[in-house]
Amino acid sequence: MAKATLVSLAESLGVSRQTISNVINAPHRVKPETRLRVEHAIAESGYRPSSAARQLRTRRSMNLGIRMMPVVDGINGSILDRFLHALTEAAQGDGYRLTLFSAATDDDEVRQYEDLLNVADLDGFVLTGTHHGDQRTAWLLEHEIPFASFGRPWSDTEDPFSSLHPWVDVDGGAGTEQATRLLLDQGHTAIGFIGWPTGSGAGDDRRTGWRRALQAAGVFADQLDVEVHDGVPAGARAAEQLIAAGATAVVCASDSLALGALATFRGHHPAPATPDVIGFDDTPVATAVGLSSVAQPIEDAARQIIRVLTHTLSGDAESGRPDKHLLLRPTLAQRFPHPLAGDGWLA
Amino acid sequence: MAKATLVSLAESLGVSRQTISNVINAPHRVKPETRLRVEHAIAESGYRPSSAARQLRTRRSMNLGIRMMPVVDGINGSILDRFLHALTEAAQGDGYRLTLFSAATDDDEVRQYEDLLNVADLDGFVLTGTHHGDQRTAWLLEHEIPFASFGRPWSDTEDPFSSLHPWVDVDGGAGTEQATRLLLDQGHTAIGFIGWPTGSGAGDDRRTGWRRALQAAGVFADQLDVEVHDGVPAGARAAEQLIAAGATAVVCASDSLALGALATFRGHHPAPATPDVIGFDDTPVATAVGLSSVAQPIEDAARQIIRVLTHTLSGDAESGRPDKHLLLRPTLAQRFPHPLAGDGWLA
DNA sequence: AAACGTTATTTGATCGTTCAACTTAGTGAT
DNA sequence: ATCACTAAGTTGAACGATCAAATAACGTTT
Repeated sequence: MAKATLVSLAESLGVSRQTISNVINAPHRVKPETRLRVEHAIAESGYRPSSAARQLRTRRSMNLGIRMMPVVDGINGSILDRFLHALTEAAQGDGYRLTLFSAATDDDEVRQYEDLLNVADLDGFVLTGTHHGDQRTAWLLEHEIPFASFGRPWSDTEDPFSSLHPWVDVDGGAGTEQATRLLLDQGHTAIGFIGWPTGSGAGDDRRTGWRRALQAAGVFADQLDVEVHDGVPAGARAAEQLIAAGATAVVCASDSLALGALATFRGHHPAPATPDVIGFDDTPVATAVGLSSVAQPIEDAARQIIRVLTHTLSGDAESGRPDKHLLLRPTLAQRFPHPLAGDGWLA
Repeated sequence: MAKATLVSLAESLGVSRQTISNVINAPHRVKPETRLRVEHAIAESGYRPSSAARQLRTRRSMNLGIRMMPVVDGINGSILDRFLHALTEAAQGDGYRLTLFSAATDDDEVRQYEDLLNVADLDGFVLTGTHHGDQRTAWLLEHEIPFASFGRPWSDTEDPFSSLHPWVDVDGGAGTEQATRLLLDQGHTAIGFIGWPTGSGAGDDRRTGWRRALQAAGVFADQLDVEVHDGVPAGARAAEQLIAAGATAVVCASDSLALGALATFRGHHPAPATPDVIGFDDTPVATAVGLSSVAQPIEDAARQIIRVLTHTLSGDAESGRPDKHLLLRPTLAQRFPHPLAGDGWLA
């Protein structure tokens, strides 16, 4: 049998196409009696509205775009996997789908927006990795394209909580602060920080948390702060410097850096009973080598992002409106630094 | 200004809408002169055909579906990231986009197919992780839905190269065979294998490679074969067994298993000068701990999958037709097992 | 100059929905 | 009996493209 359409269904039921459309989109407009009859026929025939036709008429595709960042380290890949997965499930729950695209640079990403909006009729976008002076958010705001970002808008002057666009983020500073406090509690006083060059928003935030904890403890260690680009070798070299400067422990802005630092530390002295290197993101690598790390509630973040974005798209005004700006707290995954010797990571 | 459409453009140029449509879809039908004129106007106005309208008429969405598998270990997440990225880029190059969906089980996946075909008008699917008696491929074939799989069809009776559907796979057996040969060359004779329970296709294939290498060397070691479910702890326990049985080296079906095995090996004797544990997939974890591992050419696989799938979809008959079945060779990433001590993994 | 064959371009119909305006019937107030 | 109002359902038009068939333009041949 041919595929069912509104018209074919309407004919076989003796009602008009619009009535059926109403059963689907505005059930309250239809008399309960006929509604049941139609609903039954729909189930019977396996009818599904054509998204193309609907899209053409309503100008909504129920598709959200998300960019695949270029693969760099690979170490963070698993985080992305978890994020994408949670995003997909959440979107699916709200009747949306996720469309992937890849872009090498932010400029390229903006160029893709234009294309995708026309060619694929995307309804909105999920952004990741916001940073200082992000052109992407500016462009999207200017063109009034709905979007939500994982990452708050970074600005020296404006309060992220008064930002025009919705965002969800993890309080990285709170994470590194907690990590630093743990090291302090265990008797360390010369605690270094290995982070990225200033200007990256998320990176600066993590550095701030470390500094905050030290200041609260009355220990100042500004000379134990190293800025390097991400990567395992860079982390190892930075740790070398810090040890030379007297550091006995370090907090890092990423697991890649921490992994390098861990190698250097083990080269200098055997594994202590408590952590002396702490990473960020709690990647499987951290689990594998028994590296303590700040863990982001990434699945939760994904759900919230979809929540606020679909809310914006459905235009539900104020009813049950989710927070437009949301800062989630990370947790600290504490492990014991006996890579491949102890049992910590076997759990 | 209002968004350009075929009609608005046609009016401003004094030609008919169909001529413009032809410039886009069948340029050879248009006189070069008018074609240039139209092309110029298109560029000028930033016109992009509405995908919804086109989709409604042509019944093609230029969208391909791919399932997000449930996240298990996390260790393999980075592989998925690389795979998705390459897939997205390749698809983009051919004018297609990727739509994500998530499904917990194969049954669920099939259910989603039905929905997605109607609701999202997907043109085809990319499958991953094919296995014995895969219901998904059967369903798709039966309903004549275009798809290509990463993973050959596993069957005891039929030759995968005569399969009805296109697939691209990596010759895992060749990988473990090479890995085993490396260990043999270094003087090991009691080489164990830690793999998954028989029946998983890919897993059996990897086991076969190990056995092949041993047999070729005249060394039989059937008692050094352990079957466990994937995971780090399971790998550690399995290695314990194998060492008790006299094994001095192991080849594993995954990096998770290998990581566990590596821990056990280091517990028994210090790191040797050459690899004694070899994993599979060359995940970042392997890089991090200096674990040798069989590396799949995943980006290449992704490109080939898209290639064969888009070819099927465009119906280009025989012209430049890519191989319908493709078995790629993995490579062996050899590293030195001094986790966090040597410099091997800093490279 | 008429007939023909190509090539270039146009026109009408169609894909399957939803929107907006309209009809019809029923209810209750004036 | 008239009017106003709501509820239930109908109809024509529109969204923006492509397909199929018809027409116009143009150089060649007879």
